[in-house]
Amino acid sequence: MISDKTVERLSQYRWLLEMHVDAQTINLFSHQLASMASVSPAQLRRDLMAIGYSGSPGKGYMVRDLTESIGRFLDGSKPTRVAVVGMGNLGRAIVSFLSGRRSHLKIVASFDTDVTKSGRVIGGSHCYSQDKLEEIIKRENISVAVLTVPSPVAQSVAEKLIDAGIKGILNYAPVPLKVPEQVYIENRDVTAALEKVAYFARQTEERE
Amino acid sequence: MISDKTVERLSQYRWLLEMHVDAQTINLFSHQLASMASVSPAQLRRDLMAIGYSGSPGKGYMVRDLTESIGRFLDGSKPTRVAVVGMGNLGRAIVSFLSGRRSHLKIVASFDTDVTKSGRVIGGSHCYSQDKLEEIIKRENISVAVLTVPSPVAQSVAEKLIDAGIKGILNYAPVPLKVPEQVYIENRDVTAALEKVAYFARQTEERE
DNA sequence: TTAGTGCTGTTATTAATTTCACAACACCTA
DNA sequence: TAGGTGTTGTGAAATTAATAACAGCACTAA
Repeated sequence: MISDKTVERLSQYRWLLEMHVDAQTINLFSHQLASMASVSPAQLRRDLMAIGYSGSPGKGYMVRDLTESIGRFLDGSKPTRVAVVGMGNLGRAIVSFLSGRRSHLKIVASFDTDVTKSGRVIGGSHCYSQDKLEEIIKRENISVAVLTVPSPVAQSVAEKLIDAGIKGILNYAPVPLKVPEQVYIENRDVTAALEKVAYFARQTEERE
Repeated sequence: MISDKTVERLSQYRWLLEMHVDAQTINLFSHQLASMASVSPAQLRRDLMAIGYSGSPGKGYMVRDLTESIGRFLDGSKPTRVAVVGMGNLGRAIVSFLSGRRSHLKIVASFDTDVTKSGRVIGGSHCYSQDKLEEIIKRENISVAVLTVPSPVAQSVAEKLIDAGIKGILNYAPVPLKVPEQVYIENRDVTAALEKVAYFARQTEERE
């Protein structure tokens, strides 16, 4: 089984590699890629071992080939169909980030309670009224949702999503969602992240 | 020394506790708070041990008192002064999230290259032209920055921030920033997070 | 061909984090 | 008072993650 953190790092390696595909780099050594990603060379080699990729001593890793291998591993065979729930600033930011790039992550729908937003096309995908959540998710065969709704309703929206068959949620509300364990949750509370940075920033200040 | 993860969990505990202060709950047992936060009771007790807080057997933890203890630990003596750099959708979302709430995290300035944005007040704080970065950060004594600029310029903006004396950066660009090690960096790449969720969602799907 | 170089893949080691388990304590009841 | 119950604080064990170490290979150059 592959760990949480390894998957995250693989995604990062791929991002770095893609820049090098563009830059026509043919191959890279583990210490080069590792240094770009700010990890140890051993860590990088171990991560690649996890997905069964092999480089060759003396040559390192073939950039294009490795990029594709990571892709096959992370993306699977068909695109992941994604919905964004909550079209405030954050929801819109995420839609515009993702649309276009990363073709294997397809944002196929968004939802909002605000009737002035629903019905329109935002960032390339149709925005529906929140009432249609279950209907659309089933019809469009959506498996992953990004949750950017106000925290008081986060739990109840999450439950609706899960009833509709969602398998993974990227949650930006500062609420630790209670969900059945077959559903994968990733919490990205902005306030918590900033508090953490503030704490460690203060530590380094005081150490002077 | 206190770990990364403990700090993050403490922030989460506090959030949960604050809801209970409002709800007039007087005390809570470790298993209750732990279950709300989806961690083990032992984990919770250990985290509180780290900040030197003690409950009492039979009574558990006094909600108000614990909330304040975590606050003293996380927040320090004076408010942390924060800047948001990059006023796209994401930057604005973060500003509006934070302004008002969490009085110890003060967003005192924001920056953008777009001249139609700078000069205005966005979400309660003044938006400056990116040229003024160094000047304002020093003048306003800002120690933490949220970076929401396009990835190609992320590294160079980060360097300017660090030259100006920033001690911690919350980075939303999908670039692993290279910085001196006295500066604390927290990366929150949205695409990477979504790829991770997509990967694990697919795993659970295939397990059926 | 052979010795040398510098890299990979993988095992072994160390470090960090979480869980377990239980003594000690506070409180309640009689 | 004494005995019972249920919780905390924490040392010890278990688990998980990261680092170090090195055998083995591919290539180079004489």
